[in-house]
Amino acid sequence: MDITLVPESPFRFRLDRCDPMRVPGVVFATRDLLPEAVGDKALEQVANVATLPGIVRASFAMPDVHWGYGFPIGGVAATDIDAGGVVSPGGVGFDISCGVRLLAADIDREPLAPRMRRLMDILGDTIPRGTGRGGLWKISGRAQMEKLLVAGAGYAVECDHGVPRDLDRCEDRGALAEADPSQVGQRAVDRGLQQVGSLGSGNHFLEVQVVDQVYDAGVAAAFGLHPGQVCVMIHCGSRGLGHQVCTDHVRVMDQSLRSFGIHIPDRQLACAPVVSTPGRAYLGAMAAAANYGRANRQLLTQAVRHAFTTAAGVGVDLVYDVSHNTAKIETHDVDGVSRRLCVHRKGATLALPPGHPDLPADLADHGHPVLVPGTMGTASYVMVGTVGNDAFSSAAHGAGRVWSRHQALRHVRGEALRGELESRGIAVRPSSWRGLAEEAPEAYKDVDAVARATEGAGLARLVVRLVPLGVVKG
DNA sequence: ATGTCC
Repeated sequence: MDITLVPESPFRFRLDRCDPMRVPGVVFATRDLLPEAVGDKALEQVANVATLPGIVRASFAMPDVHWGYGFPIGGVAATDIDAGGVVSPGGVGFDISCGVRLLAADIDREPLAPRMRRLMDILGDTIPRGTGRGGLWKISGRAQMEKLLVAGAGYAVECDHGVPRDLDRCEDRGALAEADPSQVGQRAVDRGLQQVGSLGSGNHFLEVQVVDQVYDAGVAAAFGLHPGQVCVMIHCGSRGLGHQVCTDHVRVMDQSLRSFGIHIPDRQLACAPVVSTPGRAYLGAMAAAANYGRANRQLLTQAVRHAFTTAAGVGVDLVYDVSHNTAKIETHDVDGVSRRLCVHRKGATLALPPGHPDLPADLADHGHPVLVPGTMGTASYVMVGTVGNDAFSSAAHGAGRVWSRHQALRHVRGEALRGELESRGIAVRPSSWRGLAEEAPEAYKDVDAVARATEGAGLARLVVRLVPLGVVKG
């Protein structure tokens, strides 16, 4: 396919349709943030996604787009369920329901300062992290796991790992309703039994932050945020369970492609009609894994509460919990007609506009919170959904990589990076030197530019900017 | 992302 980008605005580029694309591609970015500027194959993936059966409107890319498995990370694609539309595990990613949770502590930076060292030590000692290893909550077996897979964060709260108000501030109230635990294989369940309440590795982290700037005081107040306030951002997913679900169902779909007469330019786009046995099976398993991811973040929240109580004697409230790796059944207007769509968001956050019926009542006037984590040395953003978002109400999910992990290791030493961050007043509790180096701030796009482009493209609006005080690294 | 290869 010939890939030529046509600028439509300073924040929007079109990738014209050519065979076998069914729809055009749309990349929301500035020139500096374009994948070609950062030298990877993400644009080709945007075009590949546009060939999927049933895709409507366009194959979208967010400002943090970069190369991923099949679909680009930062990719959004919706298929029409009643017109043979497909679901693709590659459009969700291996880390199903990977997401971000923001907590607001009942203390400001200044009074916390003398307790900060102790707080970081407790977090460093109590937050399980790294590949494999254990979690905070041991699940007894398949029967208990199925309850967790059905009710997600709600099951954790039911078992006293949280308070009911937490669920008011979770996307989907903490659980996707379509979960079908019978489609989650025993191997996936076994991998998940010991990992509820653990960060994992890679780009996952738990960060203590402070509100550095407020762009919209009204929305910030509705979210429970003010200047100088201490927050905690948690980024993690569904660990080995989600990974195994993806692996299992990609295999099934790869084998069933021929029987559905589906032709795709890349096997990593393996897919099946939503209305088919493998399609339904994957969506049921995916929802279950998504609920595992939400329960995982709920358990980590409890560890944060324990640390703040012990170190500073203060409480912690949930601001919001969003997933950025999902496929969800949603109703959208397409060319003036209301359609049932399967919306894939891979490294993209739901960004509902003000007034949307799916919003919690106390946020209904403002819009859906959009959490955009940066890196351990840079800012993170809270944004809010806007009216007129073409990409099925989706926004950026983070900074987006520019260096591969291998490249990062050639440029950065973990020990030196820790020294640098500590000298800038950012406490670091790593899991491994290698993992720390791979996640160096230089390996990512400029998150300030990503957040500005997200606003410029009309995907979401800036609410507050957070800067790091300490990082517990997966 | 991931018991970084069953």
